[in-house]
Order: sequence, then structure tokens, then C-alpha cells
Amino acid sequence: MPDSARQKPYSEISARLKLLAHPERLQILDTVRRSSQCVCHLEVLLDKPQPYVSQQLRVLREGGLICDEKDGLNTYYCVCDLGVRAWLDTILGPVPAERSRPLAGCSCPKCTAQELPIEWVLAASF
Amino acid sequence: MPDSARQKPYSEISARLKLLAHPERLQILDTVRRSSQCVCHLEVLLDKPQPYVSQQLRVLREGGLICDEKDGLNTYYCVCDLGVRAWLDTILGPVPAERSRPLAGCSCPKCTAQELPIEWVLAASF
DNA sequence: ACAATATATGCAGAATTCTGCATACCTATA
DNA sequence: TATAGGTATGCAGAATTCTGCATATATTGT
Repeated sequence: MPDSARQKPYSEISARLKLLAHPERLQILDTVRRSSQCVCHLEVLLDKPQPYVSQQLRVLREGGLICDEKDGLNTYYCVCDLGVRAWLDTILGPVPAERSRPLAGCSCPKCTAQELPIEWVLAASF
Repeated sequence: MPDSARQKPYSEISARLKLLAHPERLQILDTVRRSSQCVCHLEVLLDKPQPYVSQQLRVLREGGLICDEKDGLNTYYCVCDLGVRAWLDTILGPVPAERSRPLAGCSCPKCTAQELPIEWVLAASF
């Protein structure tokens, strides 16, 4: 039996589900699956203190659900794993086609730029 | 916007995920999605005391993940909701085609019958 | 080197969930 | 109605998770 066909133990699967079973973490995932976002963006979106947001991001990062990419002072998070995307598609529904917009109150380059950076436009239409 | 297209709040979705994020409950769901099973069957399978199994079944039942059907002394549980089945297909993989078998140690009619009851055969090939 | 901005980490009290157990309930049969 | 088998319920101590906050680190510009 090939390893890909063998089901993971229930304890492993439920450990991953536990990371999803949390309203704020779920909203973070729903946001960063649309396009990568920085911590201050999520901070405004969730209306939670920055350490709180960073903490939940760490849980998701160490659980392998999101990846981080640093750019200067900012750290952008995104959903890189295709299997995770599939789970989110089932649980939250497919990613809507609409492009994400600058968020008032977020001071990151993405949200304050006059011209949209090309890689952001590409990411939004993922 | 039709109600079916509007996404449920993250708190509701995560509440449902919490029910799944538990190894024993996950195994119960994986078992009863293949064919309906009674409490004593799950008791043998999980190797847990009966009150423990009944308790987890109650959590799943009150969460709307499983349905119960009484037949004499026995209560059979199954996954009736199609949306729940879809979640389980994504999380656990599709239901294998193989038929479920009598379980040594379970004393319910299904597991002790010489001839397989027709409705069980039908349920197994769901 | 210093200051400012963005993010990360550590920790403790609070809140929640888990699970073992005693016992109650419900149905069928003698 | 008495008994037995199968299942359900209630509860409490244990274990885990949650979250607010103080503070640490890291990068950039002056």
C-alpha cells in the first residue's frame, strides 16, 4: 500500500483540525488565502492587539498551515500548501473572485501604495 | 444575496470544527459514515467504556453531525447530512468501497447475524 | 549609535474541554 | 413485576487551551 493512500492517524488529523477550530484563526486563514497579508493588516481586521495576532499566526505557522515572507519591516503571511487550500475551500467555500482592497487603518506598503504593486494584483487573482 | 451564498460567521464554523477536532469523535464519524453502527460496536472499536462512547455520541448528535435510530434495545448512529459527508470526504478522504464486517466482541444483531440483513448490505454500499 | 516602526516571544491567570465514574433510564423477555 | 441487556445522563477533578500583557528582537532611517 503506497504511503499516500494510507490514512493518517485520527490524532494527527484532529490536531490539525484543532488549529482551524478557532474563530480568529479561521478569519486569518480566510484572509491570507485570498492574498498574502501583513500582521498590521490582520491586526486592524480582527480588531485585536498585535501580540494576540502574532501569537495566533505563530500557532498556524508552526502547524504548517501558513508560510511567512519578510519584506523589510513587514512580514507577509499566506496559505502555501495546496492541501490546506482544499480544506479551506470545503470549510469556508471557494475563494471569491473579487480583488482584495487596501484597508483603512493599515499602514503597510500594500495598503498605502498609490499604485497597486504588480505582485499584489497577481496574488489577488490567484 | 441569497442566504445560501452568504458565509456563516467564523464562530459558527469553528464551533462545528471543534466537534471534529477530537480523535475519538473523528473515529466514530469515520465508522458511522460507512454504515450505521450501534453503541456497543463503537465501544469495542474504540476500546473505551460505554458511558464515554455515549457521551461523545451525544456531543456529535447535539451538534447535528450524526442521527440516531433506535431498534429495540440498540441505537444505531449514522451520518445523515450531506454537507457533513462532504466535510468528512475532504478531511478523511472518500469512503472506501469495501463492505464493513461483523466485529468480534460486539453483541448487536448486525455483528452476530449469520445472514447479513439486507438493509445493512445496502447501507454498506452507500 | 539612536530612535522609530513592525513583529515576536514568554508567561500567568482565566476559561474551557476532557474523561472517568456512579447511576438513571428504557425496552424486551420470563 | 422482576430481571437483564443496552444506552443515556450528571457531575467533578484533571488537563488543556485561551488571551491579555510586559517585554524582547529585528530592521530601517537619521
